[in-house]
Amino acid sequence: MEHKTASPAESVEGEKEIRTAGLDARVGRIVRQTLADQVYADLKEILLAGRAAPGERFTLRGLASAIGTSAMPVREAVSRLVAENALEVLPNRAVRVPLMPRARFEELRLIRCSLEGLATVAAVRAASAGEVAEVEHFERLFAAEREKAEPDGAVAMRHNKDLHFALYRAAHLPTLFQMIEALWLQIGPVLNLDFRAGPDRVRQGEAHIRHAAIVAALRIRDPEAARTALVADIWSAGDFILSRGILPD
Amino acid sequence: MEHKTASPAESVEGEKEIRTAGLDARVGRIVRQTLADQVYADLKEILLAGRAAPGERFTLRGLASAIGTSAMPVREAVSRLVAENALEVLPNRAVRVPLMPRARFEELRLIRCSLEGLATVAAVRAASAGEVAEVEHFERLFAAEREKAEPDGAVAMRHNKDLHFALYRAAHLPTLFQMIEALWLQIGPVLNLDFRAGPDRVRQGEAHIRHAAIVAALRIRDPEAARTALVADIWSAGDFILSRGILPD
DNA sequence: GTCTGCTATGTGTGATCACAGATAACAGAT
DNA sequence: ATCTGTTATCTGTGATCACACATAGCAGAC
Repeated sequence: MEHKTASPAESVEGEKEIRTAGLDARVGRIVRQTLADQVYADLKEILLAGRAAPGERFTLRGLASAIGTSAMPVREAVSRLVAENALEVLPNRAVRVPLMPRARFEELRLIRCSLEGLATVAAVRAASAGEVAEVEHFERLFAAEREKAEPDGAVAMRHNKDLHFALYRAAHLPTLFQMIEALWLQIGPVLNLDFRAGPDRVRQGEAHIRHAAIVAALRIRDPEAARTALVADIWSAGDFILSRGILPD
Repeated sequence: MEHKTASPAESVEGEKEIRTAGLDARVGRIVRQTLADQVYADLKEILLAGRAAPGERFTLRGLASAIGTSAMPVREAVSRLVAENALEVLPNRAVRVPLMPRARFEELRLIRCSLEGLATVAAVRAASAGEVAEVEHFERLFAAEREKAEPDGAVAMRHNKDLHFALYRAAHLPTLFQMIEALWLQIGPVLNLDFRAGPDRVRQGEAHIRHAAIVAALRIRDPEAARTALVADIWSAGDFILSRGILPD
């Protein structure tokens, strides 16, 4: 192999925080971003976007050399994701995206309804006008993609994610948001199998109806209507995946 | 310092798995337990038992030498707990138990009601006779401790935890259980401030009433009654802590 | 006394090395 | 051809070293 390009010994590690007496508060807080944080964010993005299939394996060193760092930051990022059930390391010393048996999928769906329902109720109550507009924006994007002659599943999936996350962010409950994100990390790999299923998946789905109902309820500040629509959205998407019979066990 | 006792270089690392042709399946699966796993479990236990106060700081090397390993396993364990919000590493390079502002505490209480309520409903539906008995067992232990002349807060707290966890385990939803455990890791440090508040805390609290109601509902398989009692338990315990006005912000 | 600048120590982070064990490829025997 | 024992390679895990930076302690100037 003899891979030696781009020596990892650069040690960018952290920005210098500049503090000059006099404009103390003027300078924006520079948040420390470790390499492990970056790798963590990258892996999260891959999982959320459904660019990793359940059961897919990889190695620490492989990832490390692909990113251009040593194995160390990858180790830390992976161990965080393992703690969140987004990855798993088998007793055989092998890292992989966890499988998704039906039972686990149904459990996750149940938890999602509970937690995302809670976030939706809170968001309807707490969302600012700007945040409502943001949700509406993504709802339009999703609907527009659906009405295209040849809708792109991956694009629709991204708009779907943005819509949901904009809603949950508007709840202003950071811990709840993080837990929901952890849930999406787990279902991400199978969402892959959903929206990319066929070109008609987006068209024939009822997601756009639920989304419209959510936005409508958000606009008139009706928490329970929003929750009902959201749960229907989650449930029907789950039904579609379950009905395809591709989940093991 | 020159700390050199108990050289960490022993590398116990993993048990040998013995496979003899013929009694293949007879031998129990030996689950791999890395050092990092052990440290992780230890830290979890400390947090769950409320033996760490919010804001308390520590160092990787300090913990490592206390346990007798290198810093490496501690690093991994800590990074997992950081991912779960059970610990945090400040931009100043300092690891500590996160603070608990009122807003975060109230958010956690809300999430707990949702998730633990869900687990309770599932448990009432799915619990075996043995699991019901186990819950009843811990309920009796808690009640007994309360009726003592001088109840021990720490002991009562442990029985309280065992009661709740026995209930949630009976739901047979492993992911949900793990998420609830992650929640308790976060509230553990302040539960410390609760049950250890005064000798009368256990006596004057209404926890035993709620617990009895939960067990009764479990016995007659009434999910909603159980959930209502559980939510009341969580909420009133939270009210007590909030009323003491010791949480910052 | 109060403040400023410097130094020393200790921290988390990243890289590198060492090791046990798992996997796969292959040789030989049946 | 199928199985078995062996070897070679690669994996995650743990230990150790190196480094940038934060903090605390102290000395010096006003």
